[in-house]
Amino acid sequence: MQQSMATTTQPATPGTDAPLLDRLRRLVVSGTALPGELLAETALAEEFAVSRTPIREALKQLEREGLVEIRPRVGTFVRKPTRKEIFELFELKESLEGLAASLLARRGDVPELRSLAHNVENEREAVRAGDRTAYATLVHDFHRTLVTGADNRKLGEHYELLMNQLAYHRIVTQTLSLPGRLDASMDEHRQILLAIQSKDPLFAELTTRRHISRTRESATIAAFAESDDA
Amino acid sequence: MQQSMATTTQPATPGTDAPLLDRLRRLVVSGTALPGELLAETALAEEFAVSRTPIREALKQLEREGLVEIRPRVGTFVRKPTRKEIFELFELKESLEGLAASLLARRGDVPELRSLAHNVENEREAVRAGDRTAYATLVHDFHRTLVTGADNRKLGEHYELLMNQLAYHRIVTQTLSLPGRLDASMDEHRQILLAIQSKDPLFAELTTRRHISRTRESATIAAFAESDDA
DNA sequence: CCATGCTCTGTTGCATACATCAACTGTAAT
DNA sequence: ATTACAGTTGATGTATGCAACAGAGCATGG
Repeated sequence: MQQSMATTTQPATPGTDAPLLDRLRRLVVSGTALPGELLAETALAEEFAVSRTPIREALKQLEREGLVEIRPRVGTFVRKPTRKEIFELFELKESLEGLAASLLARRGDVPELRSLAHNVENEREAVRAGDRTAYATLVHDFHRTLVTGADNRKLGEHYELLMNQLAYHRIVTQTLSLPGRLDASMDEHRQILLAIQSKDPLFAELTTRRHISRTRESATIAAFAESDDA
Repeated sequence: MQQSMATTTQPATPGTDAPLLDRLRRLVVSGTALPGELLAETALAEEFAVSRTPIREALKQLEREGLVEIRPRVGTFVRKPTRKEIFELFELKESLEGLAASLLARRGDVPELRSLAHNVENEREAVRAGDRTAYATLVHDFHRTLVTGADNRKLGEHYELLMNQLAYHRIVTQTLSLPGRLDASMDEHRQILLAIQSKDPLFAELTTRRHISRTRESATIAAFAESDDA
């Protein structure tokens, strides 16, 4: 009856199954699993060396996050947002980032503001060097820092949910490759930074919203060029 | 792939077996299960006449929705939002409803607009009759119609997520019982309606946001009066 | 009297077994 | 050749068993 055994290293992961959910999510948002692809529970269970049960639980969560679609008695498929959904998500994005900018401007001097300034500097450098991939990463960081700096955890959660759903769209449509979009984007980021630094919440919000609106337009154009069904 | 979802009942219910998940969620948002209460899988399984497995899956989803907290190896507990979270949620609410009003104003003449007008009429009646509970329901309907009328499904999903987290707070703090808040609330709804009818998106948005902002203030006051720990 | 370690119960975490049903395939009839 | 249909296959949906762990309660020693 001794329960002092501590030698069993085989079962593993006695705590939370966060890594599993995260890895599954990454599979989808990274584009490793393409839209329409079947995510078979058995295969995933074997691949991740666990039983079907935790896989099922994770898949249900991904469904709730809008990343996959579970067709009962059939299977789980990677979801591809429709054109309308992408449009809706951008409308939401505009609103949420506008809120973030407003809150950040209201907060005043916080470390995230310095991060933003630094980021814009790096963007200028990347543009000068013509490094598109580096710039793409910086854009991602810029928006992420913006939202983080708002110091509103709930906003952050909703924003992440939203961005995960847009992940595939972002991967496919390289909006930054549109002519002139690169410089324009950088300039708009600079304007956002200035607006926030001026500590005018409304001005910061409107500037940010205009930027997202333009981004959306470019994204829509790029999506048209790709001519997916959806 | 022409087979789309068959629209279960609620926009935020993309799932497969909606009934169980919905009933469990209702258990939490309705206040039947109080914050801090343990939701034991075995007990729930027996109560709903199913096995533990589907219960577990549903509970995990509720955790993702922020309604319960799963402490590994201990149990699932009904979550009580902290004061800061409630504040954050109201900030989000203001932004989302502002967006909804803006979109609705842009859409122009749609059936939801008539619903809103009708709702305001009923509110006036309820206020005249002094029926607080009826008015509370109408308020709920008003905001719900506002968001529905925006014709943005993603917005609707995020909004419902948000409102579910605020459900308990709404139940506990009867903000409408504050002196004069009832009449003020009705008047603000009327102003929102007028702004939307004027088809001026920005005006509609600002009017709505001001209303939510005032609601938040009242809610905060009421929350203080209740002096919960959180 | 208090601190500390042990036991014991209750609950979750995961694995596995079985039931059920969708999709496919091969055959036969038109 | 095309369509209808029934058998087969393989997946999911659910139930249940076992093990691990957290926390309460108790006994014991200081």
